Amino acid sequence: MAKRTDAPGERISEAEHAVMEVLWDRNPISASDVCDTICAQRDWSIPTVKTLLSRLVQKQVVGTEPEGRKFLYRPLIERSDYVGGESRRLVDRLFGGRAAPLFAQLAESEALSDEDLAEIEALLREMRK
Amino acid sequence: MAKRTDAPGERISEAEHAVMEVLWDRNPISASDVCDTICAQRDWSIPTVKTLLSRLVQKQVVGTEPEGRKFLYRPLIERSDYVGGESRRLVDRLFGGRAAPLFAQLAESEALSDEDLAEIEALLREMRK
DNA sequence: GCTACAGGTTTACAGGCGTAGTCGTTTCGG
DNA sequence: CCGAAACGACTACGCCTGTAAACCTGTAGC
Repeated sequence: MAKRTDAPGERISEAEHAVMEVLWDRNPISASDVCDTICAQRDWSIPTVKTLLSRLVQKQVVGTEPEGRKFLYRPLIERSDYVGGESRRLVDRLFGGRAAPLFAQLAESEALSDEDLAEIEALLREMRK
Repeated sequence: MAKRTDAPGERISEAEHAVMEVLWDRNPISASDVCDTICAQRDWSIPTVKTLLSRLVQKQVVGTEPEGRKFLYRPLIERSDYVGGESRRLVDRLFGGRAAPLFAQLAESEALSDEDLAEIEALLREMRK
């Protein structure tokens, strides 16, 4: 059955991810503050944010702590873990788990700026040491 | 509003993508041949494959051509376009459109094999020229 | 003290997705 | 020539997702 390690467990949807980004940027934070940050950009209403927050809480990737009579929300997973997991998923799904083809793909579609190239080169030198 | 070239248009789901991989590997191909290739691995039944194929046809990413009494299916989009698009989506969504952080992330999570590193280095040298 | 508001919880609902059964027709083996 | 197998089309259905309204409760201001 390939049980999850149970740490993350649940998948985070795209809308939920947008909320996570706000939490990673600033936390703990109240639902209305989250809304102040994204409701305008995503054209959401407060109920939508509340729903997403509670789904994230259910999925155990966000925790709550009471502040006065309301809640403050705080992410329970690291952004780097999430980002790493998603990256790996993509690499596994599309490139057979190999990163080099991804790199080649990005290069080919001109998604690599000179700046990117320089940084990657630097990282490579770093790792080679 | 940065409209897509409009070629693909519709999103391809994960199950659909599995079917696409089969089509990219060999085409044109009949529904039952697709099933022969993946039904075992994904534990699917023929109806499932047929449904996915027709959804892909609806989404206009797969085309059909009659072969005798049945259909043969053939992808209408290039795998490299799909893969490139998905890669870019990830980079945009998680790394602000910059590839270097993705690379750093993969490096950090030890998702880069020595082989990957060597290939990437080679690609870099190639591009620098 | 009572009402309006803020905030959390519950319910809603349409559309997409995973997975598959049913139906009607054609065809092929016998 | 007939029944079974093969096919594509249509239907099904429960879960997830995006988006939000309704509801309940406590609190704070008047």
